[in-house]
Amino acid sequence: MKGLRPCSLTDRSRATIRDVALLSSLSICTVSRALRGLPNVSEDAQRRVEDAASKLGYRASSAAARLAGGRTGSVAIIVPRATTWFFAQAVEAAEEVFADSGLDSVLISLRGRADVRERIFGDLDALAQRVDGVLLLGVDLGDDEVQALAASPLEVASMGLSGVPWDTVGIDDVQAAHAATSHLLGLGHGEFAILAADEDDRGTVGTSGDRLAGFTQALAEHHLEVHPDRIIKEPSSIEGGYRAMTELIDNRGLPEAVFAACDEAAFGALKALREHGLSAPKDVSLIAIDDHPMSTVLGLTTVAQPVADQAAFAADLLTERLQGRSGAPQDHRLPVALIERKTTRRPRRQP
Amino acid sequence: MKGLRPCSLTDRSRATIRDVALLSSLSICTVSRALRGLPNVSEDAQRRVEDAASKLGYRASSAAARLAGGRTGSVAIIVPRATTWFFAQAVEAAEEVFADSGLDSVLISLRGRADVRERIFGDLDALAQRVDGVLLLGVDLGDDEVQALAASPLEVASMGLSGVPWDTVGIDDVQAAHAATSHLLGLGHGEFAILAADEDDRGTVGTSGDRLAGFTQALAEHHLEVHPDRIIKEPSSIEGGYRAMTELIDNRGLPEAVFAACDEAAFGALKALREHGLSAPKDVSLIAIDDHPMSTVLGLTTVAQPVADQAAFAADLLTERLQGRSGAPQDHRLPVALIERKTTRRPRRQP
DNA sequence: CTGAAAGCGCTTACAG
DNA sequence: CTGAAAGCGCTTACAG
Repeated sequence: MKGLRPCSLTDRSRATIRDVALLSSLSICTVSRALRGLPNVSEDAQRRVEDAASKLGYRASSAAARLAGGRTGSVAIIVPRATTWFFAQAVEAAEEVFADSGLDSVLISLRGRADVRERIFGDLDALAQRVDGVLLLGVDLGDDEVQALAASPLEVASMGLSGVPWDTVGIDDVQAAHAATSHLLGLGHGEFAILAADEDDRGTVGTSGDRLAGFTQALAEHHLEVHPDRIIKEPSSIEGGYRAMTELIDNRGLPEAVFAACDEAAFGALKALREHGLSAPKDVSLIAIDDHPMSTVLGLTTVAQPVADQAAFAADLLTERLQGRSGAPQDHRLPVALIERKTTRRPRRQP
Repeated sequence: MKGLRPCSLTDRSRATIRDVALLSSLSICTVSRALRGLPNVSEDAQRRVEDAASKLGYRASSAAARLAGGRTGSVAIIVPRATTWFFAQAVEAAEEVFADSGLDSVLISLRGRADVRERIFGDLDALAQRVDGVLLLGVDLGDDEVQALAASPLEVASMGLSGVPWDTVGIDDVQAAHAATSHLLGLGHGEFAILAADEDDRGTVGTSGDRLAGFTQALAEHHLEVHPDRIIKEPSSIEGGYRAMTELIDNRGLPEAVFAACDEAAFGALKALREHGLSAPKDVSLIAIDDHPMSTVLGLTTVAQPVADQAAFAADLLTERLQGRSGAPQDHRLPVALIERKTTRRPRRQP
């Protein structure tokens, strides 16, 4: 074995750009340019640099690169919470896009903690020092925060936001809610309730207003209205949906049809129904938005939205911006699709 | 307004350590020491430095700090997948611990992609350049990978691994499976099947062997055995559980009781039962491990494990190591608890 | 197309 | 307890 051990096994430290320069008989500067694919490098030099680099197993020090060049090679993925199905899908899809572009994904969950939110948005310079860009996933922003972000050196992209001065991807929430409600109307229902998201919960998905609007609008087209008592605002969770449906059953009266703003709320609603000896669609038609994997298990009728696609698309747009793409901010809306399963049907009073 | 605008609004660049040194009339070196809470700084100097730093809104450049000091202030959270309930819980819990310690969390999902796995574990030096430590969440490692990690400059901690040379936290999977199976046995069942995790899926939770062992062991204590046909290996997912239960019903015969290695597999199993006009506990007793939030909706009897606690604990241990704690690696097992709901009951043949 | 020089903002020994 | 100096490993103008 003597003498055969490659030096890389005994070297405590990694090869530096200096080693590559030495081995390729070129200057550090040329090596740097070649390695980053910059122009003004002869084919010969390019080849020698690449050979030397791979021979030495050279990898640039990101710390040095970011100090000298100001780029960090990382992006922040910011979510209101990382624990829900929706955000878990979105986060992984985004992370995959970034990883394939060689970017590290720094995950930041706001967790509904005001101090965390303040720590992040209150010192964007500190953030900008650690990442080149920010991908906002379902984070609802105040005007001040939008301003601050736009003014910062950070590139920004978002999912589920509109009217922002950066690239954003989402679905048309008004239309999705309209489609869900229209399905209920088409079935012949005339009496409705909506399990809407709790809007006070700043830092959560900013879609509740649009979904409520789509719902109201669809009803209006049929000259119908919701009684304010039938608009129940609770967090978008199993627990929230459970409480909302319980409130409906116990106090406000169960309507013919219920539109839940998200699948998880519908799951909670289903649980509440069952505990009262009721079920969908027998006693009430129930529809939601998302298409969570459990929806197929429970037979929930829902409007499917492409969560991973939205996040991946937004991540792509951010990656391109980081690579220098310029131009006006884009706002993409991905299509949704109604999936009819077993929690909706015609009301009993119909023939 | 003239003259009132604080300079921080017009300054393009942030204050550096030099500015703090100048303002406090101390050397850069002393400032650096004071800011990091190192010894050998007089009270007076400490105070002057802190005043100057806060007056200037100074924040150290992490890039410079990592280049000069070798520490990155980041940790990697590595998971087999980020999309499942289990990992979403674990990731957020860990991220919270790290964030509260001022550490950035770089999320790395292996996604079952061999190239990603190779990119990460095949070049630990590159990883070590970007993070100080690694938290492995449910990542099953080969011996070679354990060796490489242990030999790297990275601090390591894990959740759901045992026999590793670093701090690890988990549950006793053998015991959890034993408890689940014993519950079935106590009910009077004598004929079993197990929906086990697919072990070929390297890079996934490495608990399938232990859970199968706990199952087999509990049966053995009652002088029972499982027929090999009744050990069905599928991925730990709704889909996997669905396929496994379908296979049981269609081809291998439905036993009296089924133990699913995780709740999500049980959900899929429940769906398969329903599609065949069957249900639990009427036609089969079904139990699992996890206590997923949907389990309460579906009434699934299960052995609850504290997912977030395990991850947070492991993250704490890693944080302490990064802060210099030494000592032998710890291996903690958190307790589990059987939650009896509605998918298990005595077999029909009993009185 | 290529290179010498300065500098990014810290930390680390080493003197004092 | 404090400071001057060197250096971490790159990138960025600026000459050639």
